[in-house]
Amino acid sequence: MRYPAVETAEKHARILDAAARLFRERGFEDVSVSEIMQATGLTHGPFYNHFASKEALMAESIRHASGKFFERLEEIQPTEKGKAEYLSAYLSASHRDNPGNGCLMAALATEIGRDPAVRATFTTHLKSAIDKLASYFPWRPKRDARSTTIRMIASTVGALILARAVDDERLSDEILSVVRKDLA
Amino acid sequence: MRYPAVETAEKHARILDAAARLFRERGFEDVSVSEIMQATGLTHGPFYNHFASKEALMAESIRHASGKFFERLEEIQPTEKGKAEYLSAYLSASHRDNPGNGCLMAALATEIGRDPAVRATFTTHLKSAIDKLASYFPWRPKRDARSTTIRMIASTVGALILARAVDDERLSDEILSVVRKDLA
DNA sequence: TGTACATCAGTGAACGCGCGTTCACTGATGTAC
DNA sequence: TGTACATCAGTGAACGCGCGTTCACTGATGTAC
Repeated sequence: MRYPAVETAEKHARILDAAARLFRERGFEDVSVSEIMQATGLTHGPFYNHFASKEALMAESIRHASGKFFERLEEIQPTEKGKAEYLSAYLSASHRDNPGNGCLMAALATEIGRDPAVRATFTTHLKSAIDKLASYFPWRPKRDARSTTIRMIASTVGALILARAVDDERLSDEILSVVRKDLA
Repeated sequence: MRYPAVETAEKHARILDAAARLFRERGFEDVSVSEIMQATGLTHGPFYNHFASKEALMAESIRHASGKFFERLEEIQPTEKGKAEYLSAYLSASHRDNPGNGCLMAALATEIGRDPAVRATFTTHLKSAIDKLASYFPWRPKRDARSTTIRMIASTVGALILARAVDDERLSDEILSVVRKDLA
């Protein structure tokens, strides 16, 4: 049956939200199209009214999560204090335990390279994230802002990934706190 | 038909070698049991003569790659120079482009947490790797050896993962070299 | 304002496919005598 | 040393299953008059 036109865009957004969350929680391959559609309260059929393929949704969900990242960054003060807050939130137990709403790099990093469309979208995100973070927060010396930002991203992404991969909470906490102290 | 008994152990090792390589190249889920057996020159049937399940092979392949890591480490001098060599090999374009024979943490990190058996085996590996690296190479000050080692692992694993995820060679090289310089 | 009908997002059965796993069977090897 | 036979790793067809994707059909909504 026909549905009110205004709902279509909203459903599209709901599919993207659910996909971006589920993909980060369990990876691209472990999440089925049916499951995503169920999470939005629909059956799997109309998925193809919204996206060309699962692969297209994967790339689109990276773009979606990327947008959310930049939105949230704007809410943080572009000061030394804001930077410290950002880092300690990134390396927190809460971020580690809630990948569905967290950093897409840390959640999907090793799977991203396997699909060309996803890889290209991710590359765009990482470039923007480096540029934005390097110019947003104060870095000293200022001319090393870019290198320092890249190093910070590598450390924090690596730490979060390892903290999530480990089943020993003490070691997991240690990894987070050691890297947090280094960047503070 | 019956086969010479001496060959059995050798075939077991060949399955493990192929699995450890393929899993690192393409992830646990993308590699099928049949494909691994084909890579060893056999059909998929006898897989279950060697391993209880694919999941068991996954955990076993982590143990296998871990063993290789410690073997190779012994060939490097436990000096400042050896450490520099180790780091620059880890952060090289050749390591980035050949995940099949490289670091299992960087290759499988985000997938490791999803299976309990794999996760437990990986935790053992990471603990041993931290202990070994902290005591093997010279770190200054010596009492910070453990923290410094953990930070180095987080940085290098993060850098390698990001360098692999990106489809822009220039950015990929930049990530590796910036982190390499920081640790030199 | 009321009626007739085209639209099209959603439904849910069905498609082919490859997966992990099982199993009846094979036949050279190893063993008993 | 020679013969008879049990062993068991390997073969390859088959299993049930869930996947991504397709499609004939539904029926309230939006539009034409």
